Amino acid sequence: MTDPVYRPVNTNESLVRINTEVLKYWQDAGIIDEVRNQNKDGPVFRFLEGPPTANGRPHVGHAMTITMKDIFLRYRTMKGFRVTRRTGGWDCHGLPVEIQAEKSFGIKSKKEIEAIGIEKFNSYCRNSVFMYIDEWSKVQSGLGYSIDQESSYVTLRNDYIESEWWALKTMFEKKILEKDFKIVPYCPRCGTPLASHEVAQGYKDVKDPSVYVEFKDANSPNRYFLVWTTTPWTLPSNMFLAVNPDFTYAVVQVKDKEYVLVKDRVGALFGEKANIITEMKGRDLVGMRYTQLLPFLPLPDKALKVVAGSFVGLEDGTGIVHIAPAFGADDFDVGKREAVELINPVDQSGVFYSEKLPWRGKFVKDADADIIVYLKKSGSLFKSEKVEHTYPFCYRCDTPLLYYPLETWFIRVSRFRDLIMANNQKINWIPDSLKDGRFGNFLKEAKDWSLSRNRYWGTPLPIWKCKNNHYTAIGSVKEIEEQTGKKLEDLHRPFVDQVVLKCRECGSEMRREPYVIDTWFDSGSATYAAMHYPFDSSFNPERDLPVDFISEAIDQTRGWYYSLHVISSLLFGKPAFANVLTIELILDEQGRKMSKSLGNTVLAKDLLEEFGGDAVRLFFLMGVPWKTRNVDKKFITEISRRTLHTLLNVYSFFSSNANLDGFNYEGIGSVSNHLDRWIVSRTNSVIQSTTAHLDSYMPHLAFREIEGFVDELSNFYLRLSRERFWDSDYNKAKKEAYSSLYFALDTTLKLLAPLTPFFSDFLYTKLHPGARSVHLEKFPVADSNRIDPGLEEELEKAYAVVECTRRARQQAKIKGRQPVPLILVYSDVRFEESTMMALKGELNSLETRVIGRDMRPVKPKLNVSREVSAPALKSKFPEFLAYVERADPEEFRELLESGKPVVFEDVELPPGAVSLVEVPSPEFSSASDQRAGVEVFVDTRLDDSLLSLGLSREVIRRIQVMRKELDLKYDQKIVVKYGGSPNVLEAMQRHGELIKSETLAIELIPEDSPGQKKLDIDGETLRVEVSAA
RNA sequence: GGGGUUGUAGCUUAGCAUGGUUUGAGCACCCGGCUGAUAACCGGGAGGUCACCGGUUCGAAUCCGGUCAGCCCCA
Repeated sequence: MTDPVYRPVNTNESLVRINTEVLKYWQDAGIIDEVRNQNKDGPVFRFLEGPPTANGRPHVGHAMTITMKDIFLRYRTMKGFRVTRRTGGWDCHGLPVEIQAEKSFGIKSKKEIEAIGIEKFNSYCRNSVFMYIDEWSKVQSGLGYSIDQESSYVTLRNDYIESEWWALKTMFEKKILEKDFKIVPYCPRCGTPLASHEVAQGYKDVKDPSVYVEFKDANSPNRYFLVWTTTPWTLPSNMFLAVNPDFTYAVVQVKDKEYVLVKDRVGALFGEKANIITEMKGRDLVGMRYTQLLPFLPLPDKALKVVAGSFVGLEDGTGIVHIAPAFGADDFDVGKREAVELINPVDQSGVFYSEKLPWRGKFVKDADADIIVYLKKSGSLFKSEKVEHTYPFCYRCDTPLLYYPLETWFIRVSRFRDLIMANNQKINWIPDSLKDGRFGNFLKEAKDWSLSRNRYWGTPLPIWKCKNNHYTAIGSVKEIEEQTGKKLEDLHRPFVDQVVLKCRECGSEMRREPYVIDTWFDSGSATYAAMHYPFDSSFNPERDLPVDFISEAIDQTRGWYYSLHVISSLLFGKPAFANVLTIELILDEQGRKMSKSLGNTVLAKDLLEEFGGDAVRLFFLMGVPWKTRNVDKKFITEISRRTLHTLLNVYSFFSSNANLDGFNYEGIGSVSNHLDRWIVSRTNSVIQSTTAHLDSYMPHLAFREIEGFVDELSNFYLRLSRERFWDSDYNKAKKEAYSSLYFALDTTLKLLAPLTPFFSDFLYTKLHPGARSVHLEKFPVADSNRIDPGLEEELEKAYAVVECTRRARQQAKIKGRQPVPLILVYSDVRFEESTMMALKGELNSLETRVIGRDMRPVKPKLNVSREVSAPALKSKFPEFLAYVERADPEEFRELLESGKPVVFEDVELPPGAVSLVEVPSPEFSSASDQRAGVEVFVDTRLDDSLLSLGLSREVIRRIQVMRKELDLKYDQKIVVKYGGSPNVLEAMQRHGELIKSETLAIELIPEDSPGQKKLDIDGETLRVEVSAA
């Protein structure tokens, strides 16, 4: 025998080994580069990687986004696209990096950082950012991520920062970037505001004072506004009271005092029997004046007024909210609306500093108790208690955070709401719900973006200021050089801080505003900054925006998606991305969120080592990508076994037989066999559906199609076609079978290539010795001329016939191996007997006939169609059902056949409301599949000769098992020595020739021997010994 | 507190936009069958208040309203 054309495989091959082998091959042969550089002249598909930070380890969630991205990069490549920007990207700046650095230096505060020196600190940050870069790189390779890892963009590079400076200068000059006060969550101990995600880490349930205080109505001697707060220390800074204009407020009289509060809370505070003397709408209260509660700080004339606020709720409190503009976001907005100056008696360490206050020198939280005492003495305390509520603490030093006014640089996003919302409508969101849901809602309320951070390791804010409050922005490294004569080698702090400019307006020295910027601005600038726009001409926003595809996890809606979208809209007027696939979180095996504290994080590396990239990728394609899923190792094994292992076996079957016959694929010509035509049709159908799903970014649906197809290929097509491949005559029909199977296999591997890149390539290069890689091939294109929906439907029916036969046999307790005399098949639409031939072996019947309706061995029964009759009968329907139940079918027959309508209680029913169905005659066992529209009748009358034949089949089967146990070669001839009960002996004699040919026995010797095995066949005894001839 | 999302068998889930006999699968379990590629496959069984309450309808897992729970984002 010559070298096999189709390379053999070991069906026990492990996926991990396959992955390792293929990855090594790719690396040695430079396949990934070759894949990336395909289609130089093809249409462009622009990708953009969302940059992770490499100072953390890649976990299973990262593996999933990598998988999703890679599927579409590979798919588009196979579809002939030139996929651009196929590189990684790394996010380098930000507080997480600084925190790690602080830990390593063993420090906790900004003072300590400055004592060490910013240069040393930042130098550590720079190096630590890539702490796990090797592990990332391994995970990317292990998953088969087909990007150029070497050319990744890196946000700490001067080029990248310089592009951001250009953007910031542009915004500054358009007055989109401005400085203003903002209320920020602030840690008085660390001296820094906290970003929202940092605040989120520090919420705790604590007990705080809860006080109800009385603000005296300035124009009514005994009337008081009742107000609730949990932060008494803000009361000295009170400037307004806010009411909800739409709520109803009540005035309650208690002794000689009248209290104003929202009506809904009267019961809770005064009991059900409260004496309400009058009611009014919130808007009627607006404009009323009151006297100062704690008369220490001087207030502007506009203060001490009731104002409207839609933020006022009903859940707790009194429906009247105390407003201290310096200490709350809503409060601040009110202050701004009313155009008053901020009153802030608290310094940056959280201590009252105003000498006008008796609590001067006290930390504000510690002053709460004193203030309550003062209120009590002055008679304006209505009620005081402790409540448990959640309050934010500094997650590093555990100090209670204050909402505190700081000067901050802002991007005026709120002015561009219409633009960013309009741009959002141009984006294809997958899943669709995000567009107008989570993302759209967020845009609707888009706040100004607080950009500056009082930190060290980040892109420096390129704005300089002189002592006369003149500002200037720098938009490039060259500008610095021009203005100072010196070249700046590193744009980070502290070097950039040393750059002193000369003010163009007043000539005095300008120093840089000492901030770095929010790291989300870094990653959100990836569209242009990664290409060093506008200094490098390779990026052209007109042409290159939006990018075609990005994909990240759901938490990025307000992170990267948002910053990309906003920045692109503001700078270029266009959305940053056209299609975005968003995946959900992955939870641990128990469905809990993965977290460091629980120690339940699943590392991508560990999964890859245990299961290999293909299995892990497939796991992500189970279910729906935008639903949470639990990591479940059982399923990772199962999903890959079900599909890949099955495919491996199909290939193994094909290659071993095709090699024996010397088959060579020469394209799929015309095929005549039903099953062959069917599998060719199905293959083309699956190409169509898979393509449609991948075009609409539904990778899981594409996989579901392929998975189903592999099952059909193996368990239907191949199972029913096996015998044709074993035919000793290598003729045209057999060649067609080989070609069909080859076509199906080859196509499947190509369809699967974007999903399981390693395995597909492993088998593809076996099927095509000499081919470099499946990933250099084109994605299959369906030949719609070869799709035969009628045939597909027919085979589906045929399969249903097999299933029904098994069910009918089982009901009659007749095994599959026992031949039956007759099987009748009825189908409500065309069903050709030739199709049935394909199933002959499965049916095991002497005769099979497709019959017409009236030939069925049945008696009639009435059936009601709910779909048709219920809409006509409405509430009479249940009665009608009962009526039909009792009726005689034969009486209905005439009526139904006459075509006249059925009338029930004066309601005329539409045609088809009632029909006659039948139940089988006793000598038949029947089963039906309504969906496929087939009904099968198995004749259960078995005579002695059939029973004898059945018995001989049992004998054959036992001998086959023994052959297998002896591990004999396919073509090894045997000798059988046997004995047993009379029926067995009779059957073996009568069907000796059949037994011989099926088992390759040259002799059946009816004699006892010591090596015989005693077997039981449904009560009959068989003694048998098999030996090689 | 606000927004979003999910809730279907012991576990993992499909179906839900366009309401229509008895909600399909897979894993595990039990019984049976099939097997000369397959640790595969097939038939049957057991296992579901389709989270709960209400509404619309002749009819609701599906549409509407509310509640509860999980999760995510934001405060």
